[in-house]
Amino acid sequence: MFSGEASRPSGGENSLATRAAWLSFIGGLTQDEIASRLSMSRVKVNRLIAQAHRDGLIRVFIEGTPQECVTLEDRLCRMFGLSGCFVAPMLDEGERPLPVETLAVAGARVLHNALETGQARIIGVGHGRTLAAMADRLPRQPRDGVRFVSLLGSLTRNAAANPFDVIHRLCERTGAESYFLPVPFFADTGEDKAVLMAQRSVRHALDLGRQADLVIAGLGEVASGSFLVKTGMITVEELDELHRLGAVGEILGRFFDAKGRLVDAEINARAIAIDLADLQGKEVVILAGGKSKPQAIRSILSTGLVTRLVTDEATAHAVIEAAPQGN
Amino acid sequence: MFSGEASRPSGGENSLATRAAWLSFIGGLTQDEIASRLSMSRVKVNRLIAQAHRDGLIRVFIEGTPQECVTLEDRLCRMFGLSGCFVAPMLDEGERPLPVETLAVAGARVLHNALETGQARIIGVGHGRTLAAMADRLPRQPRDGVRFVSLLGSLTRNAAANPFDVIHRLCERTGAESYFLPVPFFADTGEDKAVLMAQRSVRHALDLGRQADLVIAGLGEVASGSFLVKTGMITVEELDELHRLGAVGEILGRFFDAKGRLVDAEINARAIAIDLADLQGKEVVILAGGKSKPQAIRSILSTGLVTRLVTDEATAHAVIEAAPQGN
DNA sequence: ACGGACATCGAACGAATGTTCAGCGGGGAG
DNA sequence: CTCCCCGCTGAACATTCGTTCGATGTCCGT
Repeated sequence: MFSGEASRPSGGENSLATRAAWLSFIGGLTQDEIASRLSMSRVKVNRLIAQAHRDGLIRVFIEGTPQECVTLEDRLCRMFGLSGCFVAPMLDEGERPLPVETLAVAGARVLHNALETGQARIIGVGHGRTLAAMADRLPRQPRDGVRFVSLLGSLTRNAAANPFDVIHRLCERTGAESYFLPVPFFADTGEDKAVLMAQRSVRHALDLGRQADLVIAGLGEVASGSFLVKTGMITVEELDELHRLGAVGEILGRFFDAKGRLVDAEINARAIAIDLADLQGKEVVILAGGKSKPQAIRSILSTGLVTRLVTDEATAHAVIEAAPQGN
Repeated sequence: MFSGEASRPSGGENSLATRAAWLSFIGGLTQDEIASRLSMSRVKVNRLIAQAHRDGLIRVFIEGTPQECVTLEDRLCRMFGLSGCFVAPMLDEGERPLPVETLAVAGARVLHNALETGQARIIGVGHGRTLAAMADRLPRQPRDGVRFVSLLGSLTRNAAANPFDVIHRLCERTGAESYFLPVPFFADTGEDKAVLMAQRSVRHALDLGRQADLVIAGLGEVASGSFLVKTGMITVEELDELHRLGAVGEILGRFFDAKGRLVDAEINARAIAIDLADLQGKEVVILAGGKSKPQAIRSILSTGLVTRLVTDEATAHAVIEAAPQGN
């Protein structure tokens, strides 16, 4: 019946360890006090407790919802060598494919922190709905000496949620200076791109982008329902080509495949944006979540390009579970 | 109503505390590392962890029992024919008469185990400070299909540590259903008791209690400083009568003498609680310890009513040593 | 607006904890 | 018996933790 702990070995030495651990963790005594109570040196008490710890005699439970999230964060950090990770508790029980709201709040918190602590002076910014929402969620906080710079072309047919808009909102809320690229998202041809990239204002902004301490970007998907397609940034033909070449996601205007390598699509050569190689060594944060994103997240994380991930609980689960066991 | 839950929402801050605590205790990170990961100062991390500790978000169990305690457990089991026994290493060298903390942790461990292994579906619950503390120490663990039922009257003048409160906390932590008797602890007269016992809700709860797989109760003492007296549940006159009749302890609202027999006190006839005879054949666990309890423990154990004892080391010693040498 | 009560923050310091290392002693082989 | 090996021990040191205190910010009432 009640098969409790009737048969527990409890070896001699182990017994002392248990007692020391009990006094320390539950009794809240200091190791010195335990030492004198058990008539041994403090060092020995320390060793006993360490042993109890190694032997798994100590079970710790942490209350609270975010516990699961923290678990996920930890696993993601270790799995992909991230320097940081934030998994937001799911807000939207509903099946909206993009938990924009959740990510926006979480991202705003991350950015707010970075600003608050003055860690970042120049901040590179990507594009996308999530980033735009994040900018909206950022508390107003005047920040002198901070500069936001867009890392990609700005002018598009669609006014909402383009890089210019994101930058605009950010600088409005912080009073920071903002820089953006007064050129299209994608040039029409490779030659056009060269011309546009040569513009002084573009060069200046890109130079600034290369000096950024912190980069915040979203992650685009490659699907007919994707943001880029729906807003007419890329055509269905281009989408087809991307699919054919195995593209699974997009970051800062560049499309990459399941291994995180840039695909050889013609459109990738026309993107007017900072070179991804220039991000090496920077703190690169991406905000990404939703049912269609796990694979793209996994791919880009595996490259080591990204140092921080902000996502939601469901997506974190999906990323971890679908990940190949390696690394 | 007796709302045991006075905690403010504080989702955001509490969430941070949980994260910090998790990273510290489970992740094993140093506070510096946590600070940099959460982008805050180390001092703040320290404060968050301290807060988590204060709020009781952190539960620690120690597996195993020191050898000396195992010996005591074994002797108690054989001496009183118990099916199980748990002797907690003593914490309070000091002179606190009631090692509530120790028993609470130990009891929580026992209950946690019972829930974990799914051995108990319906659990009868008594009253008292120790049980209330135990409920507080129980880790949150959603358990479907488990029902807690109070075995005695609930409504009293004192809001804290009454059966309702214990039940309430337990169900809050496990998500289980809870049942309690919406009547006083003691009826004013025997007739009142009959009326109250006839209430459908009372009958229903008591019926459920009779089906319990597991019963967890405390052990009350008969002294002017006892919990029941101090909270005004029984008067000094009643206490005197109990003394005169040789009462040495109380379990589930009934007072018994040194031989474990219910005393013929008038108050015993007014207690609104499950009949002790209905506990026959059940797993009955009692949590009891402290300098004033050994005699009561010995008496009740000698009846065979109790199948499991959770106590502290000092009390275990006292129970064994003062026991009549036989067997 | 002003000022005061109050909360919050982080540098700094002392306490507690974890780790290293030289010394000790027992036991086995030569 | 001597020597070496090995594990244990605790002093000393290094790291981490917890608390205090003054500074700074925030809220609210006059």
